[in-house]
Amino acid sequence: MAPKTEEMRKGPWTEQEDSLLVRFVRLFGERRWDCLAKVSGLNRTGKSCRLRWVNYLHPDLRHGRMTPEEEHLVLDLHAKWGNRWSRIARCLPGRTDNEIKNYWRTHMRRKAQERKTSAYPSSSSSSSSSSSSSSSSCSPPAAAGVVQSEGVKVYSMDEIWDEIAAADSVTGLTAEECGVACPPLPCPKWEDCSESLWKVDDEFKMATGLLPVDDLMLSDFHHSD
DNA sequence: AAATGAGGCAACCGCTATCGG
DNA sequence: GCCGATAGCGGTTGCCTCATT
Repeated sequence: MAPKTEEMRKGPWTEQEDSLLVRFVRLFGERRWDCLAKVSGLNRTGKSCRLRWVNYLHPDLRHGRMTPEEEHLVLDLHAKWGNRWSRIARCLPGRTDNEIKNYWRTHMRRKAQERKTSAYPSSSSSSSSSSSSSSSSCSPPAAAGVVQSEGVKVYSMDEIWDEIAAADSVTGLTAEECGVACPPLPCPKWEDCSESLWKVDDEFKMATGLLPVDDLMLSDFHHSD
């Protein structure tokens, strides 16, 4: 339902948009993204707002390189659960599913290529990133076993994961343990923010009346790594 | 110093599940 | 029980940056 005369904005977020989004998320909580998007005046979809918040603006997010522990955890959990990125992400506090997904893609693609080249240095018909990215690169270990491609032995992702997991001496963390030990990111629930809804009028004025940006600690979000 | 390619990351898209009326 | 709205998830794409030639 978008009888809008104006197009929704797409593409990279500006600092102003970020600050506005932060204000309104604090106001409304992490719910009603569609409503939030409209009320805030951001010319973005609720979906886009949510994604921006979850993947970048959330104060509890950790940015920067994965630690070796995190890498091991990702490997282990992916071996267990496959491409359940959101599930895996819940076990890595401060990391998002998108981040882990991206990490896995690049990390594993590189490892796979390394392994292929080291095992079969003469195989020049190595799949390019584009071809491998479409469906096979991240697919869960369904097609196990070694694939024969035009006489060339190719490792399946299953095997690759297996070898990597073995080589890296897995952390040994079970799913259950993880579920207990790694609660989701602490975040204000809609109910928790309901009280603020009653103050929306005032706070809305404050927000639209432009609270000082420094009050929002935007430096936390736009930190340079 | 410039051109090219690869890698990394942010954002979008489509689908599915869940919830409320 | 049905339907529409909303939220969440996984896959994919496009852009930017850095390294290499």
